Formats: sequence, structure tokens, C-alpha cells
Amino acid sequence: MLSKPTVERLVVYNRILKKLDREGQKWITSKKIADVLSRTSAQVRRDLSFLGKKGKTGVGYKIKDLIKELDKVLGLNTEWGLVLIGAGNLGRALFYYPGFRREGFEFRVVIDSDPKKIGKKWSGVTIKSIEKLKKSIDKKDVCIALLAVPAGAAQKVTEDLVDAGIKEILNFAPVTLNVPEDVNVRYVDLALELENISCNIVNKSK
Amino acid sequence: MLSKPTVERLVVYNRILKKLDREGQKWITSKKIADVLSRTSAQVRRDLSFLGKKGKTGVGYKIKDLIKELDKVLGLNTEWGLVLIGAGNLGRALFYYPGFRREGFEFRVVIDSDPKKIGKKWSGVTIKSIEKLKKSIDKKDVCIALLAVPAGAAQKVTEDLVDAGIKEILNFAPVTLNVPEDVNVRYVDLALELENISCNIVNKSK
DNA sequence: CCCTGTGAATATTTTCACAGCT
DNA sequence: AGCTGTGAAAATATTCACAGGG
Repeated sequence: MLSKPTVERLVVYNRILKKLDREGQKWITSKKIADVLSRTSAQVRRDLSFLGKKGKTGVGYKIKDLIKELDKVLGLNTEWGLVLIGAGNLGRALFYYPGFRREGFEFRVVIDSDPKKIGKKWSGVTIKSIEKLKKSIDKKDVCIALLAVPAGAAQKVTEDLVDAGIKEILNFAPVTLNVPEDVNVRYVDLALELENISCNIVNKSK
Repeated sequence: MLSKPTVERLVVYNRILKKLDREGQKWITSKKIADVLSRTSAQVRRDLSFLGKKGKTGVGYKIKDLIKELDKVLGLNTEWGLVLIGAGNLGRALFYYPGFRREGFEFRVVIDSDPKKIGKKWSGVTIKSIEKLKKSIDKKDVCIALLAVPAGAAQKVTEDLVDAGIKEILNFAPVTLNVPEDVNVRYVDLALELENISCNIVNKSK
């Protein structure tokens, strides 16, 4: 239950609903949500039906209730501690990305291998060496790692993360990581995103 | 033919094959590719079968041939011009991300709205104002836009991009974009990636 | 009458399993 | 013997379509 494609859509619905809520709207129909995303209303209803009965027949869904329910299912009513591995250009962009904090994700530990960076502070978080990983994440209650290191370093660092007890990794390095079964990796691969697009262009005519 | 999930996997196969090629390997089997990705060999064969008959029964695939074929299908045997919209932290990380150039993607135009940034140069590319968009991309033969602006600015900029003739957008802004039918948007939504992970953690026990 | 919730139908994707080539 | 390519089966995911509530 709650398949991957469904979760992928629920997070988007949640985002849309929060925007409507900020704009002062109270109620929404499955059709309206569907239209924003160019999907079918049946799919939206099916997806939302996993939250338990929440809609009002003939009227639609109460936005505030839906958000509350979605936040619960998506785990957004807690604070999540993050560790960032790699304080380069991409790492910095992630660290200062405003969208994380807003949804309860907080960088508590930053790791880099460059001695010139170690000891520097980013908004009060001191950049540490990988040796300090386990101690830091235990102390700061961190359970999700963001990996923004060069491809060549990624597998080694991943093993350090696994040793330190991390079970969830968001990987930006352009390599497939080898991890134990109980560790979950999500891939954000920027070059591959562009390749999907170029494939699109090339095969558009067909 | 060539469904979205298939393309999503083909780009990954291509990456793996290029690594093996650099390491000097000549031949590969579907099973070996599958193992790296924790998938089934049948799926790899099915995916690769869309390239036309390329495997050798009893032996496997010649890595160089596969790469050549994949590059062709994925549109990687050409140079692609990119325009970056938004020269903030994320924009800079994207601009200097080494993985793009390597696969033939080149930033040729950079746009920002901040007068303090306009006129500055990044590796020889001058940051311009949005008014210069159409002229710049026409001159520089750009067909893919990377959108790295704040949520509030994204829809407006998108319309400028569409007016300028862009048909492919890789959007990093955390909003759903409204575009004409013939314009394709791919979403990279960093906060939503983390929400998928937190949902994972919360529902892991179930 | 409008919109939800959901069985049933359809479409898509993945896996099985094996014939056939080397 | 080992591995590909692919029909056929199975599993997933999406859409249809309508009963039923307000």
C-alpha cells in the first residue's frame, strides 16, 4: 500500500494545497487538483483515498484537513536532522536552499575532506572532517544524509555513512551506490535529467 | 515505444557502460548490468532490445557498441546549448557542475534579474537581463532551459522562455509550471525528494 | 445536481520461461 | 553451456463509470 508513484504524487498535491491554503482557499475538488497537474480526477481521488475518507460528497475536500493528513503520512509533522557530505558548490546550494527548513528538514552536520574548509562555519554549523561523522550525527540526531561529493569519492563515503548508522541517503553523485538492503538511496542525477530531455528532443518526431 | 521508465533506465545503463569502458572492459551481460542496479536481467534485455539486435547470444553485449547505440538514442552525439535562468547559489552549482559539459551540454547564456549580477562573467559567459533572453538564445543556438529561480518568479520567467521559443525546461523551482502542450517540463524538486524519504521512514514499519 | 469513493475494465510495465544462436 | 530476444503470463498502475451521499 502507498506505492512509489502514489507517494510521488502526494508530495506534489501537498505542495499545491499549501499554496491554496496560503491564498485563503478553503475547499478543493479532485478535478481542480488534477487540472493543475494535467492528470485525471480519478487518479487524484484514488491517491487521496489512501488517507482514509476525507472528502465530502458533492463538495470536495477541506484543504486544511487534507494538508494535516498528508503531512502525517509524509512524515512532515516532525523535524528531520540532515547531514551534508560535501561542501562544494552543490553542497553550498543545498545547504542554503530555503525549501528544506520550511518543511522541517534541518542541516545539523556538514562534512568535507578539504582541510581548507574544515573549521569554517555555515550559518552556525561547523564543517567537520569525515572522522567526526559518527559522533556528530549521534549527538545531533541526524538520520538522513545528502551526498554531494565527486563521483570518485561517493562509494567510500557511503560506506562511512552506513557504518555510522545512516539508513536514508539522497545521492547527488553521478554513480550507483552499493549499500546493504536496509539502506535506502534516492538518486538525484543532474546530468541524467538532461539526458532524458535530449532523448525527448531526438525522439520527438517519432 | 521507448517508454518513460525505459528511458530513465537507459541513461543509467549508459553511465555504467561508460565507466566499464574506461576501466578497459570489452563485454558485458545483461545479468551483470542488472546486478549493479538490483534489477532483473530480463528487464535489462527488454530495455536494450529497443536499440535493435545488439547482443551476441551466449556472450553478451559489446560495451563500445552499446554505448554508441545508446548515445544515439539518447541524443548524446550532439552538443546541446543551455540557458540558465537564475544565478543564485543553485544556479552557480548547476553552471559549474562538471557532469554537464562532459555529456555535451553547454551553458551558453546566463540570465538573472539582479542588477548587481548582470554584467558579471562566469567562465566567459556574461550574465544578462531577461530582456536579452530571446536574442541571446537565438544567437547561441540554445534549446534547453534550466530554471533556478525562486518559486515566486518561476511562472513569469517560464512565459518569457516560452515566448522566446524554448520547448524544453528543466525546472528546479518548487512550483508546477503552466505551459503550452508542445513545451516539455521536467521537475527536479529538492524538497520533494526529501519528503519522499521522510515518507519512507515513517511508513517503513508498515 | 455535483462530487466522492471504489469495483471493474483497461493499459502499462515487469517478470517468467524457453527457443535458438554461438 | 551460456546468454540473448521475446512471446506469454503476471503484476502494477491508471482510467472508466456509476452508486450513493449531501
